[in-house]
Amino acid sequence: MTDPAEERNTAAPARLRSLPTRLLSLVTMHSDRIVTEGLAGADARKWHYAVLATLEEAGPASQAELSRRTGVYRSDLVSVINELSARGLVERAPDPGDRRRNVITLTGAGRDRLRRLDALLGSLADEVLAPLDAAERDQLTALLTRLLDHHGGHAGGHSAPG
Amino acid sequence: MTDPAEERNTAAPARLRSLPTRLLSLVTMHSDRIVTEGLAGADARKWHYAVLATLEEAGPASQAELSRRTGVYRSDLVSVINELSARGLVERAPDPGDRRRNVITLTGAGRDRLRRLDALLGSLADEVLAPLDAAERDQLTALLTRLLDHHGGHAGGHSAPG
DNA sequence: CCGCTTGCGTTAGTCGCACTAACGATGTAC
DNA sequence: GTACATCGTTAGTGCGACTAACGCAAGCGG
Repeated sequence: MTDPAEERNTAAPARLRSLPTRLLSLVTMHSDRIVTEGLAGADARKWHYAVLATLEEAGPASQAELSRRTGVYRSDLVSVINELSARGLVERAPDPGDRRRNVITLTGAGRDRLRRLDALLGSLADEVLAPLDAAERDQLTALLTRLLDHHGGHAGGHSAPG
Repeated sequence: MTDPAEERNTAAPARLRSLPTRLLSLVTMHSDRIVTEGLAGADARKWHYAVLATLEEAGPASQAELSRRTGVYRSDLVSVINELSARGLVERAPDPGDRRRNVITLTGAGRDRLRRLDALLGSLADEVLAPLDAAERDQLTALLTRLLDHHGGHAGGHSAPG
């Protein structure tokens, strides 16, 4: 049998239930699972969407630039681009102007896929936010955005890597 | 050098920035890091706190019951209890009434430690929620709680394990 | 009394993800 | 032209969620 999952948080102490950092973790765990499984059903992963969306909004870019814009590590981006180009959603070509770089370009198929992923992610977000009405969703988004801007502005959290 | 972290999300596309599920992930990543590092500085981990708090609020319990209440897997709980008992914060004793079970009891030192962790977690939460005022924090907590209750009620997400 | 099923604690191991380190090749600055 | 930074890539670490299976004890039906 699975373990604590069957009846999770049946009687979680009040202190745990009201800890905001824990709430964040728990809610995100559910949310991530829903999104990851939903995307997996469409043969995609979170980063696929991030890369495709970035490419559409900001145009072709090198992998390093995509890394900066999406937050995906340069090293992990390699396989993401591999997967995307294997599916014909992006094209990877050497940059004639700077031979260190690859230029990643969104293809027509990539644009189509992006449309579908947009719709899919929309419905997945609906599933996650089901109990909230539109105003509350906006509230939540606004609050999270402020938290992210506050922390996200200045580096990932370890300017001194060690 | 670290990678995309140095200047993260410098110009993340609007679509990504407004995706609630992504916001949750990103914010939680920062929050978790702050909490984990903060607790590590006090020779503790998230689960330590969860277990100690549960023990104080609900009294001595078997490991399986702690697992249900905290959401920590039975298997992972073993090492948590090991660590806590090695530090003298809990006691693990066989249950005379049911020899399959161990009874986990909070010690005086455990209670003390719990006090300090309460304070520490409070200040870490402050750090995470820094940009929000009290009303907004309550709002956020309320919204997250509703999301958690909605999804958390019915199992972890896989009632059919296989 | 015996077999079956269920719950318990424990061990070991998988999988995915954030993250680091290093390398070869290329571009840039002094 | 030598020193340094940047890019793509490979390999690997560490951790947290999760699964599988074990040996043991308890409860229940016959």
